[in-house]
Formats: sequence, structure tokens, C-alpha cells
Amino acid sequence: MTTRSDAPTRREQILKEAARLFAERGFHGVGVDEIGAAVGISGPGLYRHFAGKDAMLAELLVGISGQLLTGAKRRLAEADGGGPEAVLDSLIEGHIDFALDDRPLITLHDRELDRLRDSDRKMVRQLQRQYVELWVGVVREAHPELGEPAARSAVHSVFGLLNSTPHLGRGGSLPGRGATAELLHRMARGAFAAAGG
Amino acid sequence: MTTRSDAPTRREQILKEAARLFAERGFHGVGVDEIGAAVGISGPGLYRHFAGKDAMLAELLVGISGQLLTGAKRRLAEADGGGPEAVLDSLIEGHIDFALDDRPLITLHDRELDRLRDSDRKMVRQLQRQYVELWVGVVREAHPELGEPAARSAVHSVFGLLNSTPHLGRGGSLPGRGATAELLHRMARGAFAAAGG
DNA sequence: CCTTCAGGTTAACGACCGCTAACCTCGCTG
DNA sequence: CAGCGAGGTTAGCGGTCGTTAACCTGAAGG
Repeated sequence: MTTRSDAPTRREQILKEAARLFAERGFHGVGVDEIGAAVGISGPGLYRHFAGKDAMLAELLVGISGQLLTGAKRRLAEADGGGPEAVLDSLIEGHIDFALDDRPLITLHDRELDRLRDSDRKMVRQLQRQYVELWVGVVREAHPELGEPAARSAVHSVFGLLNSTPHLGRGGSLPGRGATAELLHRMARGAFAAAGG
Repeated sequence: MTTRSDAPTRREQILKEAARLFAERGFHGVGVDEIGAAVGISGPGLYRHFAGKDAMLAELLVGISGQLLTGAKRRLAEADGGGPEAVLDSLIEGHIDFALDDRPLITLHDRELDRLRDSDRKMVRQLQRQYVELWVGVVREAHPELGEPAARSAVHSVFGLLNSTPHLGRGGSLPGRGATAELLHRMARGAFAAAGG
């Protein structure tokens, strides 16, 4: 809602570069001067846009978790009626799109959560939990033989599988985006199917 | 070879606690005073055992990569003759054991690699690459329909799946170690099977 | 034209961190 | 028992980092 297709706002530039740097070198491994330099301003100029370094990370993580949950809810509403298999496919597709298009964010999302202030961390965890529970519900509909703990473990494991995309790009010889997405999708479905006896 | 079943040596204590702390808060997020305090000595006392903080991380990462590769080679030699399916099962089992028993190390292994000196990083990457290629070979024997790039991507993704164990333990309601290992094993096999058409 | 204000700048402060220096204290061992 | 080395200790140095303070500038608006 706040983002139109205009030129990206300064805040958005900063967030994007901060995400990349945090993902590459870790939150504590990046200085504010580097973040500033990445957007062409220097160091303390960032404080005209954010209250501090922590605030950047918080906005990134809350944003990621919210986007994932919102997208999942939308897909659940849209694809319903096609049966749980279709809904699960849509969830998988959405998560893969996110993992392929925003690799730094996916990396941050399960790596730097503990660097947040208590209130922010609580919010992010709540969003993440809702996202997981949404998946668990759909997975159990598509695979009724799975108990709830097994389904939840399976969901976390498939997230690990789908979030492995940052490790795929190191050498340049990977297949195209479409082929990668298809491969990941098939593997996720196979993993869920095999999770039951 | 250097470790007998005696009481752990001071160096080993330090490495273990450092691994836990690095995994929890990131390499740059942990101070040497904290590592010292975790083993009952304080701060600079660590320098009687290690050249510096970097050296601890280096020894951890090289050790992990070496252990994984050595174990995989041994399992390849032992389980051969039982066919590629049996070898693959053994590799999966070994990786799961490692992921379940040494969660902090598994976390560090793909998170703090970039904090190493060039020479150490090169060595770790070489060990990791050998480990991956060993898997790729076995996977392609067990699933001949997979091309090499697809097989390599599939291996990385299954690593992501198996390495998701740190995310499973947050709530205490997960099933026992054996059940978790079985679930992960089935999912890994299912993912590989589904990677081909 | 004067004011205002968003969005920059540089200087500098205080805290922290990795590491070294200097010193102490045991338990061996010749 | 003298000596010594392994393994600690505390004090402190030098550098870095996040943040603030003080100042500057150019564009918008009455």
C-alpha cells in the first residue's frame, strides 16, 4: 500500500541495501557507515530515516514475516475450493517465489531474529507462528495421516528445503529460475508425501 | 584420534561453548569474555589455548567439514555393495545424526563461513565441496534420471531440509529423537525421489 | 525575500571489544 | 628445594562502532 511503482524511496533503498549487507556479513558485522555508503550517503545520515540500526533490522523482519503471512492468507482464500492439494501447491509456489526473489530477506528471517528488542521479536515470532500454523492446517488436510507434531516438524523441514536457495547460486551453473522453482516444488511435495508412512 | 573418552580437555570445553554461543548470537555478537565465562575462566585466559577468536571459529568450521566428509567417505566404503539406495540411506542417516547431535555446529557451518581468513575459508569450502560431490555421485546412481545440475541442487536442498533441526526444538512438544530422525529420513528420500520427473 | 524544513554533512563522545603486558601461583621435576 | 613452565589473573591500550551534536544547503511556500 505504501509502495507504488515509482522510483524507490530513500527509506526503501536503505532497507534493501541493509538487508543485503546483513545477510552477507551478519547484523553485527555491518557498520552504519557501510550501509550509508551503499546508498550514497554517509554514516549518520541514516538517522534522518531510522531511529537506529536496530530499527532497520526490526522493520525488515516484521515486514518479511507480515508479507509471508499476508500472501499465504490471500492464497488460502483464493485457491480454496480447489481442494487442499491445490492450496498446498499455491502456498509452496508463494514461498518459492519469495525465496527466489528476496534471498537476503529469507536469510535474515531465520538468522538474525535474536538481535531484536523484546517487543519486536515477540511480534515477529507471532507472525511466524501464524504462518506455520496456516501451513500445518493445509498440510494436515492434504495428508490426513500426519499427526499435528509430525506435520509441524514436516513444515519446518520443508521451509529449510525451500530456504536453501541462497546456497544454490554460488556457482553460476544452476539452471534457470523456472527450472529451479519447479525442482523445489516437486521436492517439497515429495517430502510432504513421504512424511506420512 | 586426539580425543579419548577421558574428561574433556580445556580446549574442547572452550570449543564446545564457543560453538554454542556463536550459533546463538553470531560470531560478532559474542565477546571473548563471554566465552571465557562459559568455561569458568575469564577473558584473556583463552589466549593460552587459542591464538585468537578467529582461530576458534576456524578450528570449529574446519573440524565440522572434515568430520562430515570423513564420515561420508567411511559410510560410502562400508555400505557399498548394498547398492546405491543403501549408500544413500547411510549418508542420510549420518547427516541426520550430526544435525541432531551437534546442532550448534550445523548452524555455524553454513552461517559464519565468511568470517574466516582466506586460507581457512578456502579449506572449508574445499571440504564442503567434496562432501557435496560425494553426495551428488551417490544420488545420481540412485536416481539416474537426474542430471548433474539438478542433482546438485537437490543435494543442497536436502541439506537445507536436514539442517532445519535447530528450528524444531523451540517448543518442547516435538517427538523423540528417534521419531524425528525417521521423519527427516523419509522426507529426504521422498524429496530425492520427487526430484526426478 | 525571508522562513522553514527535510535531508544531508563532519566532529566527536562514550562504550565496547580483541588483544597484549605484566604479574601470580601452582604442580612437576632434576 | 630451586626452578620452571602451564595456565591463570587484572590493567590497560588501540581501534571500532553506534549515536549525538552542531552546522550547512537547497527547494518550497506565504
